[in-house]
Amino acid sequence: MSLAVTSLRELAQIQHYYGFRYVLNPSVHEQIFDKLKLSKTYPKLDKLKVLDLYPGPAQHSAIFNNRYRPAQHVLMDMRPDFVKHISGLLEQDKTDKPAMQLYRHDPYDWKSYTDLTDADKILVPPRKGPEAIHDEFLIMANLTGMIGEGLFMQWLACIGNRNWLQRFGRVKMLVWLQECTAVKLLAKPGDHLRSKCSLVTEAFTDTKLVATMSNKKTGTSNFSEDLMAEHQPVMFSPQDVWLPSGKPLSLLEINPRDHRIDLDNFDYVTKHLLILKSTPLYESLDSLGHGGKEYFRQVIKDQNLLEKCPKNLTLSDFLYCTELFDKWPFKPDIYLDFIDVFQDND
Amino acid sequence: MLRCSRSCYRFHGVKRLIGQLRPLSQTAFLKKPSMNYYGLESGPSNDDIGFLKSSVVSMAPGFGTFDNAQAAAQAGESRNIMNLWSLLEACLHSGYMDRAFSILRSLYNLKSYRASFIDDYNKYLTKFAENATDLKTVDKKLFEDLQKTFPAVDYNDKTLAILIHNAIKLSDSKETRSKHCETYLRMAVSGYRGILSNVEVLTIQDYRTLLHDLGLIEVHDLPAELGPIVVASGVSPEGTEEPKRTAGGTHGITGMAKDSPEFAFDNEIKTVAKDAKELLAVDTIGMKVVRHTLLGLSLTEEQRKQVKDFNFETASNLLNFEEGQSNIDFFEIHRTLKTDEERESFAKALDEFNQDRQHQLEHRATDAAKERWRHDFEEAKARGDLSIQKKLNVKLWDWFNQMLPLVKEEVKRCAEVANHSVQDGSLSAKEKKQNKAREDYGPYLTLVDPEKMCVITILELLKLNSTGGVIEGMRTARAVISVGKAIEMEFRAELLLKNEAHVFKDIKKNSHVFKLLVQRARNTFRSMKIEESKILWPQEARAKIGSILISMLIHVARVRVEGTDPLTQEKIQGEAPAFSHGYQYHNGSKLGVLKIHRSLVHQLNGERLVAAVQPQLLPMLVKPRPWKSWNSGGYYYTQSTLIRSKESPEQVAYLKAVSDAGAIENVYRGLNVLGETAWTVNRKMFDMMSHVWNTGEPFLDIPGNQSKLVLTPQPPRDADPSVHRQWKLKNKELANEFSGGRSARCDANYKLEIARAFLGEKFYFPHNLDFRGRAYPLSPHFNHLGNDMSRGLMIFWNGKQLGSNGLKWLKVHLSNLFGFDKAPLEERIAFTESHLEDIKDSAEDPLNGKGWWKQADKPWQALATCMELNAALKLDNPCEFISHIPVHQDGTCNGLQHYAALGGDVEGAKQVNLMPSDRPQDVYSHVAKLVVARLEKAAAKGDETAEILKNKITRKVVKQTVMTNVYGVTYIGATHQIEKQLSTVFDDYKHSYELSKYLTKHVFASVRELFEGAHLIQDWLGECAKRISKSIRLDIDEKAFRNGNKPDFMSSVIWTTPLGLPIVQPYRENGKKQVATNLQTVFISDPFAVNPINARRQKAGFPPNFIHSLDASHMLLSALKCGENKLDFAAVHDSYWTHASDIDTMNVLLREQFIKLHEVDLIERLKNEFDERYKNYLQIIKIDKKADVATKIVDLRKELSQKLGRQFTLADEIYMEKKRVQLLESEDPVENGEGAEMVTTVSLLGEVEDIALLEKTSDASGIMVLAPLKLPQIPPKGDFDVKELENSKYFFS
DNA sequence: AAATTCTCTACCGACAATATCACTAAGTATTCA
DNA sequence: CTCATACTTAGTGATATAAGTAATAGAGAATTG
Repeated sequence: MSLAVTSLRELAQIQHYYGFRYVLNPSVHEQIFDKLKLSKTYPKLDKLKVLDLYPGPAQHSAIFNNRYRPAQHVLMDMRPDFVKHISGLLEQDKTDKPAMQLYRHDPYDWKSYTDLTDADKILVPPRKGPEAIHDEFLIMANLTGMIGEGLFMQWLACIGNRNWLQRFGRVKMLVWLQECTAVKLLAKPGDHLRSKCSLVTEAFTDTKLVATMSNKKTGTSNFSEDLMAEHQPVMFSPQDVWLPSGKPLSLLEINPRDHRIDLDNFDYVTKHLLILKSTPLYESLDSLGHGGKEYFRQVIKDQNLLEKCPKNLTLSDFLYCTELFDKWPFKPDIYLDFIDVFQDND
Repeated sequence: MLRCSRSCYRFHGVKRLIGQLRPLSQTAFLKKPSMNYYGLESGPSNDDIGFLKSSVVSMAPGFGTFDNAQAAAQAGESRNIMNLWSLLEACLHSGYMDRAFSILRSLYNLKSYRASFIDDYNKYLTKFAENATDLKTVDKKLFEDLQKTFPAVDYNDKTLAILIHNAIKLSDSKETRSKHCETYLRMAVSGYRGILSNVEVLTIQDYRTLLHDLGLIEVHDLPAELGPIVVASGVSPEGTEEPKRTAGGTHGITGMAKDSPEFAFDNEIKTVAKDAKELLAVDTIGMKVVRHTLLGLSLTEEQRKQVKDFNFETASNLLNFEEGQSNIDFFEIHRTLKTDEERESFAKALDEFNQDRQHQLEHRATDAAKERWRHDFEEAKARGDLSIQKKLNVKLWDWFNQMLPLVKEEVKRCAEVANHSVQDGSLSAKEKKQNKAREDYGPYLTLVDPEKMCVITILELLKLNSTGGVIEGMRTARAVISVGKAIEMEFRAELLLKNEAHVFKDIKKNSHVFKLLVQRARNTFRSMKIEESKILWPQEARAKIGSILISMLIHVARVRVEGTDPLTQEKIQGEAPAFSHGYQYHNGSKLGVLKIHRSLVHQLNGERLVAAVQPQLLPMLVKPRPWKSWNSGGYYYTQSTLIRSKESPEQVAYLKAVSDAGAIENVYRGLNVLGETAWTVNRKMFDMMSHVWNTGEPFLDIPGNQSKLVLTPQPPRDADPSVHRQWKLKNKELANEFSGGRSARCDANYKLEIARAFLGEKFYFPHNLDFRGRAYPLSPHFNHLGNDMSRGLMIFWNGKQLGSNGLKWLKVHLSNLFGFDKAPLEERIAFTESHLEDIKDSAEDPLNGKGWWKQADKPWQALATCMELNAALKLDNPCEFISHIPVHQDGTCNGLQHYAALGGDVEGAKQVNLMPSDRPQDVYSHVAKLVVARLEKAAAKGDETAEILKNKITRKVVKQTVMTNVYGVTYIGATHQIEKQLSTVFDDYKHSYELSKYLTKHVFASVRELFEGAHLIQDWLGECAKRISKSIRLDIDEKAFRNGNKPDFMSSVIWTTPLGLPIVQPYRENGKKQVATNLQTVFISDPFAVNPINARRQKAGFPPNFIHSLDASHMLLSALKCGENKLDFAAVHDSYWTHASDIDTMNVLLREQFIKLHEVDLIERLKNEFDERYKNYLQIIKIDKKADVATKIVDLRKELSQKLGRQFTLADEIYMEKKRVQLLESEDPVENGEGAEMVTTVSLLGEVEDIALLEKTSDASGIMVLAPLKLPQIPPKGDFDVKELENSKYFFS
């Protein structure tokens, strides 16, 4: 028996969406799963555990579940309206072994995950090595809401750190994000949206644009031609999205990489250099600390590199700078790199 | 003497009459407040302490450069004009005449400022004439300019003064000189005096020429202050007599009458002192006299030796900044003098000495710093000790020397750009851009001596170390603006000095009395000069020059640093820039940061902060310049304004208007009393603190010397994100604590340093006001508003015998400082008397004794009082003790006192001691009691929450909320406060929060019950503010309608305090913009922009601000009266201080003033003022759709819409209504009739009897309509009569 | 015109985002009839 | 020589930045379709 796929009518009754948007067109989801070829990553579907974060209307969950029949499929959500909706949905599943289960915790809270895997042991993924993508665990999430971008950035950091759910191995994530976030994450050198998160994405993950919304008027997307050609994403129309108003969204497939990057220095260097992203390195390096200009001009022999602007640098350029930075005898204390704007006293 | 009317003279064809230039006097524009406004008050009366006169002035639109009624329309122009003015000034002083002229053209085109254009032109002409070599050039220039370039402008008396000065200077013969001068004098607009009053143009020599050589004027034509000086030269041109001394010379100058002095005029000094150097030279003769006087006093041998050894003639003895070096202890002399006569002559001599020192202090500060650096450098060099670990000052001297040529070069470049002597062609794009920028900041950069700019830059940056939450450095934005501001301040001071030098350039004061005379004239002159200057540099210009200078310093300043080799882990020595510009993020926003290298920071921590103390803003050695106008008062060479304006041109405009009308004299007087209170440092306390400080250990509120910030170790990479988060938080907390501790220590350091400098000195605090009229000392760091430590360091200079009541009050004071202040006076006295042993112990051995004083609420002040009391009690008759300690009398919840008086709440009044009682009432306990009563009642009904809470309620739980209630604390805010208290009892946050929410409701209700009337008034004030800030002026600018039919509201709440001070709430949306500077862009607000109102803040701020404006008035009135009664008086808002012996008198006076203040129905008066000020303003209301008027309005809108062929907008509606009102107010009966005929949406509404009946609350659907602004009715007042206060001894206690 | 979402939360003294790019308006040079 | 057009430049506005929404929650204003 397959799970019912929620109709649009039902969903219209849900009041609060907190800025989240969901694709509610089964065929789009089918196309997406066609494209993803998940059975390649997860050859033993009967062992696959899926964590579905902010599932909302859970249409995609149902479709996914019907299609792959994973060993375990946990939906984590805490928003009252959706909890109600999902509970209703799950009640229809009268089998002894329910296909999906709801875990009523806030996906924003780190504690929810330790509870899930350690305390409550609801979903316990096996630990896998760094050699390959985890083949028994998949994370799906919708982070199209207001807090989504911030949360995703933290998850990215978790991939770098190998903590959170990523401590179980290189766990694939399918994440719905606002299109503008996805654009930033996938920005290439030279793109004016090239930013720290683009570098982090590039450094820690192999990320693909799986699907994206077509522009209302032009029918094209806001991603560059190159990128569209490279990723060939599934396109869906604004009408496939609920709520009807809001910002466009995209689906990313994130495959964590095995890396050995000096995280703190990398973080410091990228953060600071990308502030003056259009200033040539020979100038912008000075903002790394006292005497930065002198030091780097001395140690960077490649004049071409010095002429480049941070936004044009490749990941390896940044890694090179990070390395040099680490070797700098007079480098500043990177752990004091913050400011208390209002040091209130009362 | 025959005087032609000016019309009979043709000056090179300039023929327009002055009358045409000023067709109407300013007052002609003033709209007379309507009769009923006067009517209610039955016209200005002698009883008016300021309110009436002032409110009438400020009610009239059309004053000043900032017209309330046209605020929005003129905002752009107003900003423009300020920038142009400041640029014009800068260009003139830099000698960029062409550029200056083109600015004049721009100014000329701003029609609304045409009236003041001639002033700007005069400035230009002055400069032009200075450079001219013959008379004709100037005449021709003036003719051409006024005839052709600026035809709509006519000259004024100042123009003529310039011409006269020029004629005297350039004429080759007496005839030409005479002819020209006579001609010019005849052209006078308002008589000879009009011309001759321009003392900043004419020199003493000029006056003398006119008076004696040419005989064109009479003595009575001269400005009063100058008369004697000018005449003197005529009487005894050769005279160089020393002033006569009274026999024995011991009484110094006392024997001389100032009005008939014998003058000395030095004819030998003919050369013009171009720069201000001469004026700065120490006045040798004056100092000799001072010294002589001092030695004539009955001094101890030691004191005599001090005076003898003291070098009065060098500027280096300004203040005692160096440890170990000792100045004369003037206080000790003052204290030990025996007779009044001696004291008086001492006071005079000291004052005279201090006049000079003050002058030096305000001027020589930067030089002094530089000299110190150089001195240390030379010394180190002599020792051959220029090694690696340089002393700080040696380093600074080094930077200074490296920076100087760069600055000079930059100044040169700027001059080149300004003179167009740069060929653009050969320059790179970058250089071109830089030159473009130079055009902007160049004029400002060339104004101040490069040496000074370097010193200022270095000092400012050192001063800003660890500010703005940066751990080792500062915010860039703050740095660039601070440096810019400091440069501007320097420029202003120099300018003033230069002008002064110009006027008095011919005078050499080799006579003592003559010098005094000149000093007096000079002070007057200075006031005039300061009043005249209205120009301030735009924030943008400040930021730009600040950034230029800072970037140069960054470039040159280097320090030795130590690093670690990444491979070998060995220590490596190196060199790095001392400053580094970078960025840090805060919540995703970038903040520009100027980092200071750690090695320098360490060095700075070890230094005493002598160098960085802002010398311009120290306490003053002489009485502050009395307040005379909105921008004249306080320091002598440093300009300060009466009100600390929050970049609100509106505030300034209102202030100017009433200031010019002379309507706030009482405010000035009150402030002057505060400024005239003489202080000195409590030496014993200083020694104590200094000792404690030097140990480096934490002690009371002085934090210890922490050397290094130690962070916690990083958790393993794969630890849970929440662990990482905690780690980050912990580190931030550590850093925060560290930098907090450091800045606290730094602050204490400043205080001690300033105190050290003023040991034994007599000093004063100049005050100004915040926008609500509360007074604050101008000097930061060390003042009586500071913390316990600051206060403990200060005593009155004058001593007064305690007397028996004084002794009692001193005891009460000590009790109060211990926090034992809620009991009757007798009990407080008893408290002190029961601790006499402790007091003795504390006073005599504060550190090693029992340290009883440390238990006090305010330990430092308590210790000071212990010492005082102990010293008094040692006398046979303690009542004869001469006491210097200020004794405080604090209002018990002063805000509520005013509210209770306004609302007439009997019980409330009683609880805040407005009514006589034998015990002081404690309003907090009373409220707690009321709350408990409520809880018990609820608990009796079975309310479980009440049951839990009912025996947890203490005074402390409700105190903060009762207190902040006056400030309009919200329900949420109060809940937090109460939760903080309850959290000590209940562990679970959720639970305690729930309880707090519940309790807050009851606390609010109880306060409301107790102060029923007061709360109605609070609500009423809030409602008024809300409606006003959501009201629409008829002549609103169309731009305000940019977002559809919803206008930007522009009216702020404005009222007049009882003393006549107009108050404009400055809360508007912040209109900050990014401004590019050399280092980065900075985000600053344009001070001249007029932004939409922030209605929320207007509403929330008005009730407390109104009350504060009342307590401020009360304070100033009390100050005034205390001044009249010869009391030394100081105040911290609602805490009034005077000598112990004068407390009784002060208490009577302050109660009288409170009664006087509240005898008038202030609320009614406020409503009248509002009704008048906001007459014809509109508001948007929602009325019932079905009402008749509603239909009519809809129909009218439709009709007009059809006529127009487009949507009939709100703007149109307002425009129509404006037309109607204009017609109605017209003098022309025809127009009047038209107005009456006219039908607008507003007039339709006017036909309805009671609009309020139609108003719809949100539920039903209605339509939005414009209605005349109507403020709610005044709530009823309770029965309390303020007269009852007269005998309430615990009112302030 | 109604509903959702955004902001602010006690007053004053008091103290502050910034880099970059796209777009527009205005000014300037160039070129062509 | 003038006009028109391309090109420059100055000024304005929008957007991204980092990355726990600080512990908390309700009223009132602002936005939005």
